[in-house]
Amino acid sequence: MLDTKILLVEDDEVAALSLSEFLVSCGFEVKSVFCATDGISNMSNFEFDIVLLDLNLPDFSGFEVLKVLKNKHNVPVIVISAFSDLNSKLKAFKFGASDYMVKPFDLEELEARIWVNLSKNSQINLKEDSEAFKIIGSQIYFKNSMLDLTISEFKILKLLIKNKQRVTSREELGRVIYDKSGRAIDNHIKNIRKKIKKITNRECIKAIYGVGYLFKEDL
Amino acid sequence: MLDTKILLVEDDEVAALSLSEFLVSCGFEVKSVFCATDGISNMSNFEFDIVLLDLNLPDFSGFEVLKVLKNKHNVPVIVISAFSDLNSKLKAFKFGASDYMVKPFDLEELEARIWVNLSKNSQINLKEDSEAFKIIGSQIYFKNSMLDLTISEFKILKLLIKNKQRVTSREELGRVIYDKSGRAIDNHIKNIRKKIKKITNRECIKAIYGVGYLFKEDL
DNA sequence: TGTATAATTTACATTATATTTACAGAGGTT
DNA sequence: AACCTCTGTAAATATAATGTAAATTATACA
Repeated sequence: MLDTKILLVEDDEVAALSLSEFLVSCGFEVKSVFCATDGISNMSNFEFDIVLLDLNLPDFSGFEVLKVLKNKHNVPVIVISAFSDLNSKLKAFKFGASDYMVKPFDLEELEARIWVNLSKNSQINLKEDSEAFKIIGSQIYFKNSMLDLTISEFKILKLLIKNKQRVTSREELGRVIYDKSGRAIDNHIKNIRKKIKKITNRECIKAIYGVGYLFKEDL
Repeated sequence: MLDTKILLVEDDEVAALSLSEFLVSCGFEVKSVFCATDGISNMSNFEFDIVLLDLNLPDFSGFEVLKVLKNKHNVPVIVISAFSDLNSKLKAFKFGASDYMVKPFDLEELEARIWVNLSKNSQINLKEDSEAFKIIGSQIYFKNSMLDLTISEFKILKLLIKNKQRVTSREELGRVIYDKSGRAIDNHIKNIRKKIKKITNRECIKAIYGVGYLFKEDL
């Protein structure tokens, strides 16, 4: 199964650690950062499925992070804050928070809300997860055969597989590599296809004209 | 703007009235019912965008309502309950609640959460629109088979599905694409029909002479 | 009424244009 | 040398417009 990745932005390192441990025990993959800057920069490099965001951060306020996340990435954000006043809540929702929990809270309630917010974003699991394609470390295998991808190719294919129930736009793919022209993707797709074809004798990546690319196992 | 319709299921008539008044003042259209049975039967007759559900109801528990709503209608449900214990919350989420608020709460927070849950739902058009046809991202699926529509075709079919209870005029359809002659629709309809037929072996789009087109799943 | 005919609307094929994608090669970086 | 991005170009695809056939509705008239 593809892991659900959570970005935890929380400046209190003790709280962050215990939270993180709990989330890992739930089977999530967790990345912890302790300031707004790291929170934002991590979002651009990695793909997270959900963000847990404290409002009280040392460099910028959580609202600033919220603004960036919602504008650029549109990832669901659960605000976790000690502020229980109405204004903080309203402001958070206004800036695009998906949920708001007042500290202290029950960890199990957090887990429940994480699942709710995850499923809202990708409720439809049309197909079961890939059996044949497996992501192991920084490589992707097809039935025990390594595809032998480069780093950029890996990042692209990984994202395509993760989003396989929907079309992934060129821009989205471009974001995981350094692509100013917006056309570096062209060649990577070509090369990934070649490598997939060599191993599997399939296409697997379909171009959706004007939209992006779609990963389909049987193709 | 299209009216947002809220179904309020709350047995305390005094509380229901004040809540209802507040929601109306927010610009929502509110239907109040006071028991589980009425809550369920109202959902089958009318289309609501969101449900506010009290757990403590005279005939059945709110969980029963939740079960039915989520199975049959998949409408977002915000549980509003005096129960503040963890178990009630977990149970509600397990049964598919979208959110949970403990009474008493700030009305403005409720309004914010209503908006959040509305927008989450609109991102993904689920069963509301169609049983078999699902709109996912920029594609439309029929029972897990992608129709493989172009962007224009997608826009047109999406509108037809959205308006499936009524006839959509040619002009209206033309508005979602760039159509000066008023006849570009002709070809798109033809092509969409071909693609639908290929996958479903049905027609699904009926021409209403002199009026427009009507989407019907069984045709 | 019933039927033939005219008018309108819809279906379909074709064409020209515009946009997007595939691919190959150049040049830069590590 | 391996990898990556950029650029130019060819191939593929999408789309609106147009012409014409088929279908539907309206009208005329017995």
